[in-house]
Amino acid sequence: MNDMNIDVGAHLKAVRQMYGLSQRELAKRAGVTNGLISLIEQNRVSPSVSSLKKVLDGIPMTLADFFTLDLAGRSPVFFARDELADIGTGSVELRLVGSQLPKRSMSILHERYPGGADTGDEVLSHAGEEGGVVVKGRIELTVAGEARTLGPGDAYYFKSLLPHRFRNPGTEDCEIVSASSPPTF
Amino acid sequence: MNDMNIDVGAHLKAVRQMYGLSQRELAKRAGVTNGLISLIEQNRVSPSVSSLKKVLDGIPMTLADFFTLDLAGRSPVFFARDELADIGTGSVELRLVGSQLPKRSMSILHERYPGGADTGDEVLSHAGEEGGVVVKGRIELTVAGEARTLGPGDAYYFKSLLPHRFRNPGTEDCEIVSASSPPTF
DNA sequence: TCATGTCGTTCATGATATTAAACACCCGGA
DNA sequence: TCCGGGTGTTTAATATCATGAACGACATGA
Repeated sequence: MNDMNIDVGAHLKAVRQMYGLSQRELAKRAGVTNGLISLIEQNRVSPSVSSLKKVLDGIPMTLADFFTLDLAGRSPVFFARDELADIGTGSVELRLVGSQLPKRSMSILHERYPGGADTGDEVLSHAGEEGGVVVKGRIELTVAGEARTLGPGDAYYFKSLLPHRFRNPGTEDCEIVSASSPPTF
Repeated sequence: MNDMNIDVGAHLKAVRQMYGLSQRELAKRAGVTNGLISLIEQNRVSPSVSSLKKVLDGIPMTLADFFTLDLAGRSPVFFARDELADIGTGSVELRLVGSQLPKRSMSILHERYPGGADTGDEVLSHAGEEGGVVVKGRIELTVAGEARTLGPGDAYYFKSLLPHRFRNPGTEDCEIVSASSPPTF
């Protein structure tokens, strides 16, 4: 999911070759010129989204797939509460279950928000999904601009891409057990 | 996903507004002009990949996330405790978060085991991984023949293939919040 | 009422993407 | 040797994008 420095040209070239297409073949199927594909692959131009889409249609591959594509014993089972790694910042306590496990498919957290605590102004946002159940106290959760206050037994589940923020508006501590997949931590 | 007919303009607008940014704010953060964002959102131009990337950097969001994000299928996010579907059998209560969501990558459960309750003689075993945190009371968990009693704040995480069983040996109710991926329910 | 600020839109112009055609290279066959 | 057909690359002309500044509409307050 790292397209920070995605090299569109090299990426397109790799994809094209994986499908066994020449620049001219692909150009013909995509309805563009072979020269354009050459220029794109050399990063001498940054194609418009519409023309990149046309090119990918000739493969065929979606824009989402193009940008998503990545080219690049017996574990412990039980964890005492004190063994959970605290990865929280500031006053918020985030205790991660199984931090030492090499390849997890989820992050399970035991979270505690003191009264007034929140996850900060900066918006949290990452791939995958997350959900949780409020165990104690009350939390105000804002997802994609929509806010709601949840109490004990209430729950949430959303795509982590949506901007979200947790805030404890009261004075009593709030505890949550949450999970996210793929793992955030 | 679905970017067959992706409307880049409307999509950008929705994302921008979701993050509470004006065209000018976003333009400033992205290092482009507000006019360009206006034109893109009206689909009067198809931005180059490089300028779309600049714009998304101002949010911030990756190209992959932008093209992957599904806005049409915006699902419910918040669930009151009474809305959680009880899928338990016998005396054990299993409340599933987001049972109505079409495609989840996890099952998140709020579980309650009355005193003496257990998950039955037959051993549970399925693909994937699961973990959880004990919220209240005590539970005896047996995984691959190894048993341990966990109290509030204690946790577990294991591959679901390992035979496992939950039992409440005491008289007080025991509550757990758990997650499994891929979803069991 | 007028001033100030922010919103999104528009337009002329300069910058860049895209085309069409030519170019250089390599290979297998006459 | 030279030809035809396959690569990918380059160039000049054209189409499109991106900028900077101005615009009208809508708020908030003095």
